[in-house]
Amino acid sequence: MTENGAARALLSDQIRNRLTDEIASGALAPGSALDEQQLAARFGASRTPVREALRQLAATGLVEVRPRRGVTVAQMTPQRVMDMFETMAEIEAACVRLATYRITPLERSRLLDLHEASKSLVARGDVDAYDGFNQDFHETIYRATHNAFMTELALTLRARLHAFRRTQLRQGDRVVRSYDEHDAVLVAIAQGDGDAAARLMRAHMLNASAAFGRFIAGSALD
Amino acid sequence: MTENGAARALLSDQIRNRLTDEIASGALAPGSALDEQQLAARFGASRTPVREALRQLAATGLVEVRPRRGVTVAQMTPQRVMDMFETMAEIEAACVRLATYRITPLERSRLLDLHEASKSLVARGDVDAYDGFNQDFHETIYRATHNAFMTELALTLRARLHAFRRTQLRQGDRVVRSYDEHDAVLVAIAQGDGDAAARLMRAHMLNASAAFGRFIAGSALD
DNA sequence: GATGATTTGTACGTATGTATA
DNA sequence: ATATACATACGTACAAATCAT
Repeated sequence: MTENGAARALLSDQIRNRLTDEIASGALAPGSALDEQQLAARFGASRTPVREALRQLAATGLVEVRPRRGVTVAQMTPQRVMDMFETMAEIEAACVRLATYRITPLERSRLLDLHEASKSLVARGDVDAYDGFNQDFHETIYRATHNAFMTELALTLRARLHAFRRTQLRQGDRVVRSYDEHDAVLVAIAQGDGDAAARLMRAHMLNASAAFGRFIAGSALD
Repeated sequence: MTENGAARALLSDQIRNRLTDEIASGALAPGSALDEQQLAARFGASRTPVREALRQLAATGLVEVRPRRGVTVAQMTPQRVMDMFETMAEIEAACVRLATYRITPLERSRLLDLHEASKSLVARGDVDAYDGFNQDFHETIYRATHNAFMTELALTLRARLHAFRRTQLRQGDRVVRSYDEHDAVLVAIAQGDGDAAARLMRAHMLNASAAFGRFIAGSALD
């Protein structure tokens, strides 16, 4: 569940989504030029929807537009990615703190169910399935803030970091530790200790970030 | 200092900026339709740059695009504005916590200078000038996080809330209390107590939010 | 430093889809 | 329910600027 219920079918949106995926997956390398005509040809469309897609991507920071000099994929230096992870950690911490004070019994029940269900996936070592539950787990917490704006902000940022998180879960026993950290957060929520929940969540996210950092340390980036 | 040093002169950017101002100032009421042709005529341009400007605004959430049904100014319900203020408060809190641990002597010196300078403005009751220093004060803290992404996020959100903050500073003795709250935050920073600084900053921002809430309670909105 | 090629920025026409009578 | 009106979405053409020779 992203944002709008009704189905949309705009070419510019389709192109935007495909470009987002390609940038996030690294298929389009940072710094590489995005030629409007080439893209139009590749997507079998005209330049107009391509331009609109690029403008939308620029607004979310995925590409950089230099007037009359073309569009390039934004430079995602390791430093910048780490900055984004840290920011995400802070926002997650803020979310869980608010959620602790505002979560409804129904939402809490759903959160516990998700956590319980993910247990077996950890045992099985099913990283992909765990990633799905992990996504739901965090989104449920965002919504429990009962702050629609904060929820949207967290979802947007999480989407932007998605490509980098994928690699991270496969580092060592990260899945098992992730589960344990979720558990600790849930205990703090149950005790109504928002500050503790925030602290634990921040640590949880920074651990994920560190796992990513170890990954890029001896790898492609930088 | 916003973002790019080189001069830009794209029609779509000019139009976007003007529309942003008009929406923020309320000249364009929430929910009102934005007709491409009308806007094009008004700005003396064609529909193309207008469309691009609208797409950029949609990406930042200022307008809502419903495919083939036109563009409308996003509904800024009082609830949504309050949600944005709360989110801003959390981000400011996160910033000042990080800044406490990372601020350089030079940055700290600048922060103290700004605070000291604003003292006389408070005494004089010069709200507009104080607002300027206030802006610098907060921006200096953002930058002291030494997290470029978080700094951009905070600046963007602050810009979006700017229109609503203006009214807030004129409520009662808000300026005096704002100064005192800044003072408390600085003491916490000086003591290296990031958590306390965050708590105080959150309270500071929520006070501003509450001032706004009192304003709209018996007023135009809602 | 000037000139040509390429690419972006802008304008406008047409068709499709939505809303209204 | 059908048709009409209207605004948007997309395509294409032209203008202007950048960069390569």
